[in-house]
Amino acid sequence: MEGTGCLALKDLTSPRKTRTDLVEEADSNNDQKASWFSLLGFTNRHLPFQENIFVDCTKVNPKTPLKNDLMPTAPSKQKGCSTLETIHNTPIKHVDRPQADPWTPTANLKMLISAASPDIRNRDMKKGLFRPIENEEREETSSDTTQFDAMEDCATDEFEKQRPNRKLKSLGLLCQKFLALYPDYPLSMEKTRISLDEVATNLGVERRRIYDIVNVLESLLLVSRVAKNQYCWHGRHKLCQTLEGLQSMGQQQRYEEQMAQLREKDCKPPELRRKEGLPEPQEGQIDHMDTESDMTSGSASKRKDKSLRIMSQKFVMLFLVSKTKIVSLDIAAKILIDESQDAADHSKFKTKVRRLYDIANVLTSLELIKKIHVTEERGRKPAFKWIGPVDFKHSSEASQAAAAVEHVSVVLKEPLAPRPQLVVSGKQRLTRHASFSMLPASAADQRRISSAPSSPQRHRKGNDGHCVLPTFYPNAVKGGPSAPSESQTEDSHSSSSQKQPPLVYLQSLPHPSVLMVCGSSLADRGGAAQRSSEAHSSPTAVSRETSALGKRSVAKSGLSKEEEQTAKRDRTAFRDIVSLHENCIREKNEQETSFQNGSVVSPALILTQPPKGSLNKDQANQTRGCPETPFREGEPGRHSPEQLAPLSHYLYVPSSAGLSGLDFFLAAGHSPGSLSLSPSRLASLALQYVVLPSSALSSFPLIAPGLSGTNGSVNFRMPGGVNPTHFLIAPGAVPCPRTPECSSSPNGLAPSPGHLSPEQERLPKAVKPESPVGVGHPLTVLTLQQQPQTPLTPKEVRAPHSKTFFQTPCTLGSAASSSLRKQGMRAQNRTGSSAQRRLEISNNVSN
DNA sequence: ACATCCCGCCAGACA
DNA sequence: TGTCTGGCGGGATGT
Repeated sequence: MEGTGCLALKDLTSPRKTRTDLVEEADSNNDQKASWFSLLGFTNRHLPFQENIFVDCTKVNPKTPLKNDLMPTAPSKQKGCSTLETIHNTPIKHVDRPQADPWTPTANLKMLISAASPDIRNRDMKKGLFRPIENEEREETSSDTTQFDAMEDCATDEFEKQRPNRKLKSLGLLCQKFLALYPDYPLSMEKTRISLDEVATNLGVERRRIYDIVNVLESLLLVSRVAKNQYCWHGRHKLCQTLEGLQSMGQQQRYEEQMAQLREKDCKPPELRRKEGLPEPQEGQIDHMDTESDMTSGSASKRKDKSLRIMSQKFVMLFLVSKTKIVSLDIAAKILIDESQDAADHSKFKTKVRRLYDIANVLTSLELIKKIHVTEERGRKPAFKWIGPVDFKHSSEASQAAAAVEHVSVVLKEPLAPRPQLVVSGKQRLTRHASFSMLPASAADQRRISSAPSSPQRHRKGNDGHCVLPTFYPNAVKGGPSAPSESQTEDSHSSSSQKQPPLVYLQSLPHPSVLMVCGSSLADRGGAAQRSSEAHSSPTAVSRETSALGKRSVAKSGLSKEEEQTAKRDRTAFRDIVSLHENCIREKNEQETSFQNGSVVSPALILTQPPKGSLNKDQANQTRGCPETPFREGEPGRHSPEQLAPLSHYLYVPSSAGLSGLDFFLAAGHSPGSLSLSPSRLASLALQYVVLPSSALSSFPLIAPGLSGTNGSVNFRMPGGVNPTHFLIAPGAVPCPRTPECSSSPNGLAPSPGHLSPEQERLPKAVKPESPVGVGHPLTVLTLQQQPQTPLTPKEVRAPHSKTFFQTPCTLGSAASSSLRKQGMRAQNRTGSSAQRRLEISNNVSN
C-alpha cells in the first residue's frame, strides 16, 4: 500500500490555504484517522483508505519537515527558519524515529492532506475518509459523489465549515486516544512500554503533546519513565494508592484551608489582597512541603517545581481535600502557582492557567474530574469537579491489613522524589533525573521493578474499593456512573451490593477465554473471599507471599505442599486475579462481620485459569492447588479448580448472590494487550453493547447444575435473585467455539480480571443494565446463544456437586483477532462496511 | 470579551 | 554536539 502514490505533490504551497488551515486540516484529519484506528489497535498501515493518498516517497525528501517546509510559516515563530538548515536548529522531533520508516502512513497522510489540492481534499472529505465519527451524519447522507462533483465549489466552503475544530485536536481527546491504547488494568506481568515516538506517530501529533499527557499520567503513576523516550504503562492499578497519598499530602498542605481562605476572600486577586491587607495564601506551607521541591535545590528545583507533574499532583490534591470536590480554576491557580513570585504578574498567572487547562484535560480524560461551572457573585466561572475515587478510608484500612500480610508499607508522607512522582512505596520511587543518581543501581531496573507485576505496591492500591474494584461495582449498575459521589463510600458500596447485582467487566478476553460462573453458598463466599484475600492480598502476594499466605490457604483446602509449591511456581496462571485479590482484601475487612450475619451479597469472584489442556502438569497442579482458588472442595456449590472445566477463565459466583446479579461487560474485540477499552470508553466511542437479560440466557447451552436451569442451560434467575443478570458483550467479543486454538493460549492465561476495572461504575452511562436489551449487537447475542456447550472435563463430570457454569465466548485466536478488531472498528464507525462485518461475524458464528 | 488551549519556540538536561 | 524534555507564552479558536 505504501509507496503507491496517487497524489501529485502539487499545490504543496497552495496559496489558497493559510498555514494554519493546512496544518490544522492535516492534523485534524490525520488525528481523526489515526486515533480512531489506533483505538482499535490498528496501525496506520491498516487503514484501508490510505491507499489513495499515499504518495511515492521518492518524490519527497524524507527529511523534509512536514509543516515547516511545506507550509509558509509564521515569521514570528520560525524566527527566520526558512531553510531546512535553520529548521533543524530546533529539535527535530522525528529524526530519531526509525529511519527504516521515514514515511509513516501518518506522516504521509499528514503531509499529503496538507498538500493536497482542495479538490482532492474535498473529494476525500466527501467520501468521509477523514470524518470518522463526528461527521457521521453527514457521511450517511453523502454517498452520491456526483452530487459533490457538481457542488464542488460549495463543498469547498462546506469543507471549511466542516473542518474539524480544535476540539478534535484537544489534549483531552488526544489523551483519550492515548489511554485507549493501553488497558486500564494491565496484566500483572504485563510490561507495556510506551514509545513516545511511536505514540506520537500513531496518534499523529507532535511528541511535545505526548509529553504533556505522560507528565500528568506520570504524576498519578499511571506511567513511569523507564528510559529516554520510553515510558512504562502501569495503568490504574496504582491510581487509588496514589490518590490516597496525594490526599494525605494535600491534607498536610492544608490546601483545604487555603481554598477556604480564597473563597472567603472572594478570590480576590493577589494584588487586591495585598492592597487590602488580606493574608496571602500560605504559599510557604504549600511550597515548602511541596512534593519534591525540597529535595532539590537551585534552578533545577525551581524548574521542576513548576513542572506539569507537580502542578498536576497539587491540582489533584485540591480535589481530594476539598469537601465539595469542586475546585475552580482561579482558586486552583492561585494556590498552585507560586503566587509569591508571580502574583503580580498576570501573564504568569495566565500561563499557569493554561497549564491547568492542560492538566485538567488529561484528568478529564482519565475521568477523574469533569468540567463544571460555579456561579458566584461575580458570575459564572469555570471549575472542575472530582468524579474519581473519593473515599480511601477503607482502602487504607484494607491496605493496612494487606500490608500486615504483605510486609509492604506505603510511604504516603514521604517527600516526593526529585521527580514529582508520588512515593507510594519505599521501593518504588518513580523518579527520574535526580532519582537516577539516587538509585544508581539502575534506575531503569528500579522502574522495571516498580512496574513489574509483582511490585509490592500494586496490591495495596487494589484495596481501594473505589478504585480497584475490578469485579464488583454494584452501584454502577443503577447508580451514578463515573461519579462515585463524595458520599459514595465503601460502606455505601458494600451495602448497595446487597441490592444490586455485581458487575463484572471483562474487557478483552484473550484467545482461550472462557468464563464459567459457578454457584456457591453464601457462607462459602465469605470464606472464599477470606481465603482468597488471605492468599492474595495482593497481586504480588502471589509471587512474594505465596509461601506464607499460600500455606494457610492450602492448608485449609487440604492441598499438599507440592501443590503449594507448584502454585507458587506457576503463579502466573493466576496473575489475572490481581483485582480479585485486592477486592477480596477489601471484602475481608468489610464483610467478615456481615458475612457472619448472613447479610452479605458476595460479588463474583473471578479467577482465571489456563485451559487444562494447555497446561503442563505443573501448571495443572498449580491450578488445582492454587491458593487463590476460593473454592472449598466438597462443599455444596463450591467447586475446586479441578472441578472446573478446562477453561481459561471462569467466574465464581456465590449462589446466594447468584447469577441473578451478575453483569458481564465484554469489550470490543480489540487486540488483547494492545488495546483495552473500558466500557465507558467504549460508550464514548459509540461502541455497541449487548445487554442480555437473564431470560435471554435461559437457552444458553451450558451446564448449570447448580442453578435452576433448564435443559442444562443456565438459568440466571437464581434463588433469591432479585436482579436479572445482564450480559453485555461488545461487538468484538464474538464468541467462538472452544477450539484447540482457543484453549491454548500462549501462556494459558487470560487478562480479564486484570482488566476488570472500576470503570464499571461509569458504565451506567453507557449501558443500561436495567433495560432488557441495550444497544444491541445482535450477532453477539446470536453467537452467545450458540455458544457450544462447554465440554466437561472428567473432573467436572464427576463433580459431586452441581455446578453452574457460564461459558462466555472466547475471543478468536490470532487469526480472528484482526477480524475482531475490524468488527470493533466498524462498531465505532457504524456507517462503515457493515456488510463485511456481518459476514465476518457470520463466519464466526458458523464456525 | 473572555475562555480555552493549540502550537511550537527554545533552553536546560543529558548522553 | 545532538537529542530529549518540557516550560512557556503567543495567538488562534470557541463561546
